Amino acid sequence: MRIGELATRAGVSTRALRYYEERGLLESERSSAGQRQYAEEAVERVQLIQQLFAANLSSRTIAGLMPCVDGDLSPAEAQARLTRERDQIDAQIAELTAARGRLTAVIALCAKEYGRPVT
Amino acid sequence: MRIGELATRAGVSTRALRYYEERGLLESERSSAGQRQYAEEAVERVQLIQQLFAANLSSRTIAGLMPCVDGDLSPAEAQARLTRERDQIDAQIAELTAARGRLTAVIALCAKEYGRPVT
DNA sequence: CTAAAACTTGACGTTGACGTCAAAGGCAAG
DNA sequence: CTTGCCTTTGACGTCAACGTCAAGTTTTAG
Repeated sequence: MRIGELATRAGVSTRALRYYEERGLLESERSSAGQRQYAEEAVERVQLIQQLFAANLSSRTIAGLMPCVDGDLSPAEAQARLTRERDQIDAQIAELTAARGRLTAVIALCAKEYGRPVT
Repeated sequence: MRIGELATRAGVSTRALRYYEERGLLESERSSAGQRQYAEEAVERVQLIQQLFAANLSSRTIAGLMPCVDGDLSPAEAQARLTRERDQIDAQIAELTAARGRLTAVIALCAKEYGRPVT
């Protein structure tokens, strides 16, 4: 399929797809006229990329993880990279949880001033 | 105190403090010569701002929350804003947790190919 | 009083993940 | 063959949270 179809099927812009290619996250064949050609699996791959972006990973980080997905890496190395990244995510979750706690504290304060409990 | 002291005491750059003021997160009195003057409480306030930034909140969002902290808002409205923001954080935590799950799945896959269990 | 340190505003630089033209070529339909 | 939509590369625009000069003023130390 060509870039437009992949874009709509994966729910992203064509600009994003070209950007992913530029950053080494996504490859494509080229037709004789130079147009990008994608296989079916590309849809899934783009969705995975999207989810990783949604999880706050940078394109650089994702680029470092793709060889794991593709199996172009010794399993040991792949595991190491993935685990490092998972630890990063754990750290972020911890930070967010802490922030949530601070917010909750402020909410409780408001409730106190207002003279009734919060849900 | 002046901006330099506040900066070192709160652990941020003077540039950051001026930026916070520009964005409405932090106020200051001015000396006759135009230099910024801060009260003691500013230290705490800057630290709170820092923590909110650390929790991935934007300056815009934080600006929307400051009236709650300052009590310049009806407690009901304050509570509403804070709760909305807390829900946002919950959503982000959920996304990160999902991403963590996907990564863990990939890790398991690597382990399987490699023929031995993961920690 | 003078030099150094701190402060002022203004403005351009940075990084990331694209958005948004622009100019030009490609491709299926009538 | 000619619309008209799709695609190509190139390049500038954007937004956030500051960093980093620059040039001039103020405060402080000696």
